[in-house]
Amino acid sequence: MAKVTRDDVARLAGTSTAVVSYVINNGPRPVAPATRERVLAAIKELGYRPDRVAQAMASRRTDLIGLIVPDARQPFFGEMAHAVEQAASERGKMVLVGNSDYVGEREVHYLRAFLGMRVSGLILVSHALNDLAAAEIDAWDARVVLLHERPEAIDDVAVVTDDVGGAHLATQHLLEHGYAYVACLGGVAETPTVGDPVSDHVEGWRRAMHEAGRSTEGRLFEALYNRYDAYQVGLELLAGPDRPPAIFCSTDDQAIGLLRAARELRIDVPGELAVAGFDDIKEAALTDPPLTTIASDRSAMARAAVDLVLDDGLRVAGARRERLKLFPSSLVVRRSCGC
Amino acid sequence: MAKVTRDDVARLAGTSTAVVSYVINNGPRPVAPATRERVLAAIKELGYRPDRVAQAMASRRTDLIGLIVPDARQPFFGEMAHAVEQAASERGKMVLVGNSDYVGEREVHYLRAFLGMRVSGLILVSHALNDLAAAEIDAWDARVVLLHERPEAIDDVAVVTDDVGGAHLATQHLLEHGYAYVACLGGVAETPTVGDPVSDHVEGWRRAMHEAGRSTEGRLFEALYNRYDAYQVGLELLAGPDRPPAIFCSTDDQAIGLLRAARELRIDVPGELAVAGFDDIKEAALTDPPLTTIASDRSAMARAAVDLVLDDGLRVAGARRERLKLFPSSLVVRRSCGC
DNA sequence: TGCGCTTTCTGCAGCGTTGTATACGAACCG
DNA sequence: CGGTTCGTATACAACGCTGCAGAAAGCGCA
Repeated sequence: MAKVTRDDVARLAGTSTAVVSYVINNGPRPVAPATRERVLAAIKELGYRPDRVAQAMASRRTDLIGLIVPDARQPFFGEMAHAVEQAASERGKMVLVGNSDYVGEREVHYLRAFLGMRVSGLILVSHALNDLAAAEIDAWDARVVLLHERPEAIDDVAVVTDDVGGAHLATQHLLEHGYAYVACLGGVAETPTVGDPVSDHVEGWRRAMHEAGRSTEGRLFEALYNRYDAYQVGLELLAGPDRPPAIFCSTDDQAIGLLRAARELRIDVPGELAVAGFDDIKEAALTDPPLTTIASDRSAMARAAVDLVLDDGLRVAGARRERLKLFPSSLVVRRSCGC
Repeated sequence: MAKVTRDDVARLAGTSTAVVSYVINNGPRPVAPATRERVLAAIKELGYRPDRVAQAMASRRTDLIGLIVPDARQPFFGEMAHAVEQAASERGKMVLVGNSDYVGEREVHYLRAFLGMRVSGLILVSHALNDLAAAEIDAWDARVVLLHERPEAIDDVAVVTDDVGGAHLATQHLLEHGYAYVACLGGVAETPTVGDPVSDHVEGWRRAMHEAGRSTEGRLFEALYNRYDAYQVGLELLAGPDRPPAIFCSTDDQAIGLLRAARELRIDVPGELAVAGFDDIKEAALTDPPLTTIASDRSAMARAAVDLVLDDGLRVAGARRERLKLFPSSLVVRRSCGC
């Protein structure tokens, strides 16, 4: 089973190798219909498949996109990764996936590995991108798009949702039910980030509270962005003496953990406690009670990220059409809010 | 920012290009310590990074592993994918991920794409691998390992769990609680497979039932392998006149959907209904009640799959050490069974 | 028929590595 | 002091493809 190369095809079709390439790639030069037919026939007969590695070598570009996420096992990132893969596939690209597991070194490791592989673009979902990673990106002069999160260490093209607006929306909605106040389960990064960037979620919540004349003092709690930690935090938080009447969580995953804690403590949701989440992951529709949350068009975002990284990720200063693509957040009312 | 190539390094180090390669790869030929030092220094000074594509081109192998799963958003597959990536990373490989979304064509599409990319191995999680896919694999003479599922269309190296044994174990455990019988929520493939391969889960359940002198007649139900469909099926199944006293589900994800349905119908688990799942996904510990299930060592399996595909996946007839690697299933007792 | 154009095809120089065949010293031996 | 042997380093031909420069062929028109 000797490998079939382009030369074999050219020979069989009675033409030159270049023409075979032109047929495969539709150009850069035109090929006469008759010739094209002969080449196509030869390709079929020999079962020829172009070697992508050689193509990449010669054309200096690959059909690869690198995607780095913290942990695709978390529903939100998993859905995001799925959407990115889908979008990439539509553009004929393959996706190299790397889970950083919230470890900075792993992030840099994958960054390096993917760039070495000459990916044609890199999509990063990370809130803790460090300087080392940024330096690596610069060194390779790579096309990078930040998705969902926008770390401070790096200045690049980003596709994000309007988190502040979304949090504001959710908090406001909760407030409209007449609860005395709304607490917030903010997120704490798995690995401490430099500085203390108040997350946009917290910011939006704070804003809505202040607008309604409520104090936020002592009403902000923290958990990792996943259900397991939120469950633990929830157990303490809800068992305490002055349990909040309503809680806005930074992620649905946290909300799910909180709901679980509430059930364990026999606290009725939404009867005794209202909850709202953020992200509208698929599971949010199947929690008990179904979760009121904030949605955004995930697949549109993924598509935007892929498009940006492929068409517009050039690092030439100022040459980009948009440096920031903001997607709107919308409220999805279910039952956990008390509606 | 011109690209730094090996030639630049060689020039700076005052040596030939081959020597640089030998240093990078710990050569096939030895390099004198002094020379190695100079080369290393030059590499550092220039910030040289070997081009993986060119390496692949010349060495005829890549550091890529292709992984095809039905849908990584489902917890089980997500955890599997994560484990594979982890294992691959330990071996210095990167992972190309493709979600088939249970569509045969997408599976073949990724198969083709990954093989064209000259992945050094392919790990497949699929129960519906068709002949087209098998032909594609043959055409490329690829190294393939089947993980978790073992479709009939293809004869290759596989890493699987003892599903029959696990299902038997779970059913038996349920039976020991004294329930009159145990129903089974079997899985139905998203896309109909040829023939009707009774899943191993069902087989194990059936065996345990028969051993205990129980009939399985009319006690087998079916749902897709995910929580959403199992929830729907569960609503009907549990609302019916003769509700089973205990149910063994083919996957934890199904069990979660079933639990959700039970709660909606105000059926107490495990008081009025015992449930056991299969897979021991992370979430199983956080359901209400925590799920009794069947576990196996996922990361060991992933590692085995990676090792097999890299070291042992040659398609030379009979040249393999093992064609089937079976991992044991163990019972994880939590509360949903009534213990 | 000859000229300028256009359209289509060909030859070939890369792309950045690997690894083989070979050259080069220096050390060792008789 | 020539010959052999080792340990290292070098030159260079692949690897399979792309895409440029330019040749060849076809075409319309004077």
